[in-house]
Amino acid sequence: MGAELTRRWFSRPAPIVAPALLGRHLVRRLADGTVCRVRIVETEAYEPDDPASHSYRGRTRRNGSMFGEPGQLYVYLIYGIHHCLNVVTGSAGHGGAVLVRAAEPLEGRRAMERHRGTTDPRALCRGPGRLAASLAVDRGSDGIDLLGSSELWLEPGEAVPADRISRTRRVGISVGADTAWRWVETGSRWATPTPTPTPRA
DNA sequence: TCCCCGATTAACT
DNA sequence: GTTAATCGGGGAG
Repeated sequence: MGAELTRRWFSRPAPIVAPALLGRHLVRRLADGTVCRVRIVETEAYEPDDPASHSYRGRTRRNGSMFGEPGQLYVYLIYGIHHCLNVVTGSAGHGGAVLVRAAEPLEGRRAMERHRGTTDPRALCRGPGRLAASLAVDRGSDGIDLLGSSELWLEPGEAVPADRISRTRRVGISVGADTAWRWVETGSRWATPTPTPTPRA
């Protein structure tokens, strides 16, 4: 097996990187030195030819980092309230990214509880907005290089084997339902509920 | 400049 | 099940 979590590793297409990120550790060092560590259990892939992707209409001030180097962080604000954390994939300028939707808290739970205002462990990182809040990630962290940052980085952890990964349609997105996907560790209690098929019109 | 809507969440009924 | 919270992109005027 080749080296993991290198620039080249992230330069592959989002639908390849997304399932390969399951089981990996996302590590955050806060300003006071506290370390928070979570294990990724749910991801979604976005490519620039996807109408649901922020890169679909080209580069703007908001999505600029999505066109940066693979392995960079792309953080955006959704509904004016919640931040979502993405890892840039594909070659620089491509506009691919993987949204990290949920994770299992491993370390630094006290700090995450403080950030989230709850002690329910399942409510800490289950959902993209919650995960970003737990790790105190907002637009100020947009563009961070996850391969060279002492504030936020990825560690190999233990990849989830293919037979323990489920592929579903993405959450809250109807467009591209047959071509773009969400990946989740099968049966994980730390993931968001698996979406039900789109009801008949 | 105005208007609509979205890769969401929590607090309602 | 429904809705408010509230920011930024994009298209219409």
